[in-house]
Amino acid sequence: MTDQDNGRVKRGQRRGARGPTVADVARLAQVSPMTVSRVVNSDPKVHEATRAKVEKAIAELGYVPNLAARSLAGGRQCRIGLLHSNPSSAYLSEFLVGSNEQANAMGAQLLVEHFEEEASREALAAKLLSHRVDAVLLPPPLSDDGLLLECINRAGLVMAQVATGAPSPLAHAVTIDDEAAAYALTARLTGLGHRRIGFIGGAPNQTASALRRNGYRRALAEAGIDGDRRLETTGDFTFRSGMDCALALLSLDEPPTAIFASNDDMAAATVAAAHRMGLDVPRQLSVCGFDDTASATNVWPELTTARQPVADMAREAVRLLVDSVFDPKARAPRHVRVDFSLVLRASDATLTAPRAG
Amino acid sequence: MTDQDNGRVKRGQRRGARGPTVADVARLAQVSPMTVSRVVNSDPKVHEATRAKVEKAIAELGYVPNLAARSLAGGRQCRIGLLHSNPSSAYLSEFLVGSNEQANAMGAQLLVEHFEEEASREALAAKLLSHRVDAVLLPPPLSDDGLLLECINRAGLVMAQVATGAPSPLAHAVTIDDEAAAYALTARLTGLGHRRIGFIGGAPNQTASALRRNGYRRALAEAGIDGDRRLETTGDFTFRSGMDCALALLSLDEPPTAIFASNDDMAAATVAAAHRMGLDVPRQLSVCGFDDTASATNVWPELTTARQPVADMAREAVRLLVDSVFDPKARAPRHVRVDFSLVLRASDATLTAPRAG
DNA sequence: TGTTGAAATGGTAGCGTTAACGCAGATGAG
DNA sequence: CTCATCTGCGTTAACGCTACCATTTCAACA
Repeated sequence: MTDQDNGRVKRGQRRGARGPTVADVARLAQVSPMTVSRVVNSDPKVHEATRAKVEKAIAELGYVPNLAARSLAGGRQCRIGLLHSNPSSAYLSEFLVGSNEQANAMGAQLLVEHFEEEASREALAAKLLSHRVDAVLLPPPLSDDGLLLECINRAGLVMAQVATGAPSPLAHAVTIDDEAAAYALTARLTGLGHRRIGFIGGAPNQTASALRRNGYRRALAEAGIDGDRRLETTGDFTFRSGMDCALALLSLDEPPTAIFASNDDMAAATVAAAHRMGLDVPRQLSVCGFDDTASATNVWPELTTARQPVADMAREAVRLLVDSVFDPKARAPRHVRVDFSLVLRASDATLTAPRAG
Repeated sequence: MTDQDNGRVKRGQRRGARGPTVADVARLAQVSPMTVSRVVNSDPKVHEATRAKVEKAIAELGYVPNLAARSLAGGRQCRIGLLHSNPSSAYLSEFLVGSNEQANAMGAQLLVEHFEEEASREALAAKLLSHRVDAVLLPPPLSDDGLLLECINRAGLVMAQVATGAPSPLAHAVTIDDEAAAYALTARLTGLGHRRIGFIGGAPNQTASALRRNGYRRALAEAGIDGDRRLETTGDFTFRSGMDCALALLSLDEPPTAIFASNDDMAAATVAAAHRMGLDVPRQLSVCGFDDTASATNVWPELTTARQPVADMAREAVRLLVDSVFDPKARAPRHVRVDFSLVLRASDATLTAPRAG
């Protein structure tokens, strides 16, 4: 370098007092900026000793890569559109926290967009493209909207369905085993001695609803209980629908001694319905929910339910999407299944005496 | 540099098939890239005709600014740390949607971080700095954490408190008039003929709690009701605490005929407590909540409450923060007050007959 | 008439990072 | 001992945009 920067004030000297850059780290570690970049991106072709030197320098300066520069230089940029219609807000908040966290960690940008189910799917696709979205994240109930999936697929975007009962060949999917969870919960009720167990199903247009119903039926069958179809009702995951179904079930000639609701909101409604009819929960009626959202602990008594790790599922889905966007080889739809767990609280109990008619 | 690039195939020709750039727009509009930039950033010093030409070109090409390049070139970059401890998830989800939207619109990056109230505030400040956060967004209850505010201020970061009862001179603040909202709600109850109105206060460490209590007291006073301090209880905004307070109130020798709870979760608990004691809501007990979160409609009957426009408040707070980060002149703490509204539903009613002891 | 200066526009040099390629030195094959 | 190959690292040129001047135009003013 013949030309020293001998004090002359270059015109564009607009470098503010921002954080250290690769160049600073490189100088300190006595390597080239490129090597620093390699270390930061964990390129395997860096000598161990060099890597250590660089890492030491990084730590010393408290260097943090500049995301803007990275995505500009890398040419790569990942915008994820998160579409939500109206899942329970408890679900959404957990979902948002998880996806936001992962997106930030992976240097992706998250665009949260509300989508009215009545709105035109074509217009949506156009909107996504105009926002330069690369991938779309679909929490329920949108994850089950076949038309929407097709539409987005036609626009050439990668997608991930979260908590769907029917993973599409067009998209990544992250699910729990809904059938097994519903089975486990129902089996718990039969284990407590219940033989007349009511069921409140979720919205029929959500594929997970059917899986939960199947789990319920299998548990009954395995307990040798002859399923009474009058005990099966169908709601739409809202509190209000849960209330209607629960009132109907409890008004039967031979009412159930336990009710399994397909989500916590409907289970909470069931508890409210029981109270409305003067029944004690769990003494006279056991109730189980599903999801373990905030609703589960915002009722009295608190609900026994199946925990769905919503935030983790969102994180996983974002990971799948970002990988797909950055690496075309990772584009083949993958289906990740995460574990659920039973959360035992106070809304269910051993069957004591049949309810006095 | 003596060595010309005499025809040799330039090495780095890595421009992918990405969207149009300022240069493309400039070419089409026959202006310089700089002018395009001015138009995009709505710089006033652009002739009307030029602006129109450029805008036409932009529309024609479907140009969208590259955020990465913008923040890199501008040197400006705004990272907002959103700290949340454990507000109700219904509140959080609305808050997240609003802040995310605004942050994206203004080209800021949102980092959502959970903060345990027991955790060290110093460690947090260090963490924020190491994440290169420029501003901090504080929803309740963190917006009332004085130590936290001081700590963040000491780290030299801009802050915004949302829904605090005591705007700090160190931070921006976005609030509603809690006192007036509580007054309005309580006045509605007195208007319905109630004279024994119970009160369930929020967590004492949240300044809004006191304001709501004041509103309640003022309404009683103006209705000529002699406040009975036994009717005032203190919860902590959780369902469980609401349950405890409600049970205590309803077990008084002379129980109230209406209860005003300082948030919807506690109001929902009050409804549950009433049902538990065999009271009909609203016939035997009127209940009012506060916030209009999802909890308000996830009980039966649905709650009359005061609506706090959480998403709007989050948006406004983000706007204040981003402005402050980009423009030091806008750094002087500002206090924005947004309007609340009363949402009348089914949980309150005219006082009919005094409750049968 | 020349001067001033504000308004409107253009030219250029970066911002911090990485892709693509270059180039030594080490290793292995023939 | 030469040629091909691989390792490890450096050099250069983008990425798309905007800050910082410089320049032009044209009206107002001395």
